[in-house]
Amino acid sequence: MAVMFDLATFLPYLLNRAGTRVARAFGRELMVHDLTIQKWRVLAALWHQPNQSLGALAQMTSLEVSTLSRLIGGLERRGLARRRRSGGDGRTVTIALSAKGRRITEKLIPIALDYESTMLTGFTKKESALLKSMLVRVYESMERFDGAEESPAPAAPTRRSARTSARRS
Amino acid sequence: MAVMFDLATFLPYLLNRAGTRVARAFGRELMVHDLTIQKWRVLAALWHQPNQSLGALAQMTSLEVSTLSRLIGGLERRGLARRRRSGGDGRTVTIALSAKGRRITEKLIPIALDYESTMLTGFTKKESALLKSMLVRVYESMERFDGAEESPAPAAPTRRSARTSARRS
DNA sequence: TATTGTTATACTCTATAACTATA
DNA sequence: TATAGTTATAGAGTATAACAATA
Repeated sequence: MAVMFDLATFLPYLLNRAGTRVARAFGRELMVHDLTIQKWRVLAALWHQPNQSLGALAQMTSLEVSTLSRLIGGLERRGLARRRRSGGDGRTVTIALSAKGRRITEKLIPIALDYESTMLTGFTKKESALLKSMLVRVYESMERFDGAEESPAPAAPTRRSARTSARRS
Repeated sequence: MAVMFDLATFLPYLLNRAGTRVARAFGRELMVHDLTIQKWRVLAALWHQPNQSLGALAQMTSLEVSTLSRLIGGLERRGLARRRRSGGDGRTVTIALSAKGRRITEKLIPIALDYESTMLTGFTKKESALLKSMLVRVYESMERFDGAEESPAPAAPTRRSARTSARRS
């Protein structure tokens, strides 16, 4: 049986293509402020939800913990964020924006929202909401692939689909 | 006026989050074959559409031309792809998979499709098709931000939205 | 001169793992 | 022992720019 595969309707491809295009465009905008997309994601996440632990922030931003730790270090040195070793658990770190960090973030937010409305040109409110809710569903469907490896056997989907059977011997 | 910004309904965020999660999961699968997500994207694009020029392939894969050139070099050295300096225009390079490259790609395609169906768990065919077509529309809406810089003035959206007015002085 | 592709550089992010300090 | 975070290292991709060959 011939292999069927059409990039034009392959969801991971469409996702990456759209995401890359926005990220690249907005990234150029961020260069003026000496920021990268990842730094912006951290600022936005902290603006949205202050006083997060490093682990929580890593989840929210889709960044690796180790990457994030150094990234936060950089933001801290620039006076945009602060780390506090507080709370009940002495291992945990609590991260928040400084006033300066908040100011910069709030200057960027309207720009980001403008990009978003460009992306959604021609969409009705209903369509936009539908698209977003579908993306949430997609994200949640993949939840089980989150950690590094989940049990030796399947780091992969159930693979019970009609597709193809054999692989991995 | 207070700044309104909700990550949970911010399209670039949802896009990145979903895309990152699949890419990471599938990337772990690819490690076994000594491939990265980007290399997989190139293989898939060449499988989908053989004999592309470097520029066309860069567009299709959302990779930088310079990154791609080195990446193709690696695939060539491993005997997975071939470069031909052919055709009318002597500057152009034509890239295609080797038989071995095709074989590996065709082994990976069913796995990739399984990931896709996991992502679309619970979606009707109609919903899947709708999601995909919306992602195409989103991508196309951003077309004007593709090149590096488009005229000095706006490397940014029209910025005429009701959002916020002042910025950049 | 403009275009296609190659190569080089510096920087950023990723993936791992070793390490510290709490718990 | 397990968890939260930090730090170090090697590898990949990105962004630029300089360069070669062809148009």
